[in-house]
Amino acid sequence: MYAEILIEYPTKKIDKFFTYKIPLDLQNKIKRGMKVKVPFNNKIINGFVMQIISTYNSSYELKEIKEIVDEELVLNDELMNLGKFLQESTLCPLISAYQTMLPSSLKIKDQDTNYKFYKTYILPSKNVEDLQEYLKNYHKNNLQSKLLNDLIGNGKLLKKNYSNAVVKALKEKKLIKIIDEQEYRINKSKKNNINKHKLNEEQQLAFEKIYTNIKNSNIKTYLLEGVTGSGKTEVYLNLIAKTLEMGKTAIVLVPEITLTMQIVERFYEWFGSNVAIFHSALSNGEKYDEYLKIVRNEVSVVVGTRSAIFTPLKNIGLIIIDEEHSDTYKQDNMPRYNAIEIAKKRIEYHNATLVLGSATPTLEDRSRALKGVYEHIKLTKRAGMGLLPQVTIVDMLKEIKKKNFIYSEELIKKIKERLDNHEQIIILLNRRGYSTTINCSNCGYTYKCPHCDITLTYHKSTNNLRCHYCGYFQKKDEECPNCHEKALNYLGLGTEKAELELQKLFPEAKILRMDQDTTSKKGSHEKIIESFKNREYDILLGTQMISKGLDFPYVSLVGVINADSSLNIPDFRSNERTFALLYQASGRAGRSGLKGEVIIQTFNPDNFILNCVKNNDFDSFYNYEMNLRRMLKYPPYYYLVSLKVIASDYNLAMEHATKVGNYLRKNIDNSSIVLGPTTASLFKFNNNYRFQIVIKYRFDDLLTTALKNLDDIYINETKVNLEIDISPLHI
DNA sequence: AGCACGCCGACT
DNA sequence: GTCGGCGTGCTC
Repeated sequence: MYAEILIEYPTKKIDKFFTYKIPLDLQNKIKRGMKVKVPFNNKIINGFVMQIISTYNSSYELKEIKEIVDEELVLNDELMNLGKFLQESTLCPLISAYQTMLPSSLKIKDQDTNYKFYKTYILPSKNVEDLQEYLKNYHKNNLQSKLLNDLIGNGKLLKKNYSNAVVKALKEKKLIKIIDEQEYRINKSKKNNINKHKLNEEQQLAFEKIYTNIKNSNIKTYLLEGVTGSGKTEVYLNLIAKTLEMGKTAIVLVPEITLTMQIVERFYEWFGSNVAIFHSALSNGEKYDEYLKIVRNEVSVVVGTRSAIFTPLKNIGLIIIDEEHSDTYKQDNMPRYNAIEIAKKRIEYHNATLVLGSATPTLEDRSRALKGVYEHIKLTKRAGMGLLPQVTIVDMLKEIKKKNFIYSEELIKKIKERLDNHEQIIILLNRRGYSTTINCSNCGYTYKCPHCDITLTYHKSTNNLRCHYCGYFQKKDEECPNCHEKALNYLGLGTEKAELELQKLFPEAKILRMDQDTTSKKGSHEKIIESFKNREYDILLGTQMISKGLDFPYVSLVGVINADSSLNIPDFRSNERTFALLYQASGRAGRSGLKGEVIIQTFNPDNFILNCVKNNDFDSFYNYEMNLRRMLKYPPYYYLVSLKVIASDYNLAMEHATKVGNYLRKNIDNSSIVLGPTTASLFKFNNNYRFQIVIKYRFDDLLTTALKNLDDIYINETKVNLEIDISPLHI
């Protein structure tokens, strides 16, 4: 018996099968889709069993498989095929596809780590009556008798709670035995008295439509477009409950679990230990445990971030992708897959239903819904008593003249009102594209990273200038390195500064800041959200991370600083992102009975996008933006492919970029548009020069082959790299 | 990817 | 004369 093995080096250069002999003792254990250890080039490394074959002719002696990494973890046929689909659709090495599909704890380097988690228990080695009998004659009130009594009471004790000497003595008397039991690190139980809100009419209608489809095992995608606070989660929970009743399983994807812990808790309340969760903040051991629960068919619901779409649930009836517009569903490194595309593939296999939920769906998905590719279901009313907030736009040009640089008069007034009423406030700092930089007010000099050619960010706490891409940092100078004037000034606005100003304005207010600095520690996110929810603070101040799906009943005011900064980013999606951000952020206000208000501060009060936010008018925004996309030939009217040619030598990079551009122009359909090469938005990164080519196409039968060919050519190129991103989110 | 082999330059 | 640079090629 032989096995075709894929070696775990994620390079296209060795992305092919190597054949190994299967030793006799492993022959009936090894299965396709398992991880094994094999000798490769004088090292023992992980490999992946792709095929088991009975005969193989080779001119030399084949090596043997050493061992199986984990007998329980086997990718089933569905996932094996899904891996191939991943490889083909993203042009990644096959091994990277399989690596992303398994929990990262299995990417064990070389030492043996056992991820199974054991607890050691004490059990009676005889039956309980014998212990009682023994105690009757023992007549001593010591630790040994205490242990035995505990054991009679419980039947099973945790060994770590008792002293080793006592345990050892009783073991020698053959009264107890010690066993190791595998435990899961995460154990949640179902709540008995959960508050299941009664669905309103709209929710009920949505629920019934989708439920019927799941029951009929009809392959179908729904776009559930619901205003903020319309109770999408409630619909999800009811759908999942029904799905489980049918004996089927469900996957729920959320953008970032740390921000969505509130929702996850609700899943635990409803389904308890029937839920496995998946996200990057879990430890390797936790990930492994959660994965095992699925493999062992012990759970029927998986809640997680992007990669949870690959979990080996069987008999899937329903996949839900919440906040489907979120960027996080597309991976921005090696297998550049989009979880929504994978979900579509999986519902086809399982005859299942896909629900894409959002208040602000992507233009692509909304247009598909309008064309009937998806079924469009709208939730237009807020569940409960909440009304949609009232939005006011404030012209900051006027405020600047009044020397109000950060907070407008209007916003200050409203904050004061809320503080007096003991209501809570969220301040959103839309900092995307800006950030705290330093420049010279005399000569205009700005600091740039010597490796990446991007503006350095100033960090006040360490008095450093840092590059956000590569981590380069340097001390801030006293005088300008260019003109030697002492005229270095801060530009832009950081959360620290905004907090300081706010505290000055409201010395008595308790302000909570949430940004990268305050959330870097594990669990700090949840703590911040929890303490704000418990009203330990009055004001939550932070970047985009505070705008997502959070539910704070006592927030009645949301203030947006620099609303337009994200409109100015040179990217075709910046309008869409700005709209989604502001719309979502304003959705945080007035979720319960309180009247919600939103203040948007901008230098462009007439901006159409901002006014759509003000009017809560997704339709107008949609029509306006679709028109732009059509004129400029962007998605959803055209598909995009972005290619980056990267080399440490400027001329070499440019030369190859030109070659790639010419190759494409010659070899793809002439209805497609090839743009560039131009310098990529991150032109110099890690001392590498980057050129970009963008393809816009509608229908192109030649494109896939052309891209594959290019990719193959650059596999063997050592000095030049080619990165291909199919349907990129940013260009 | 990682490692060995191999062919050219400046040094104890 | 050697040590070590990193270019090339191979791994079942």
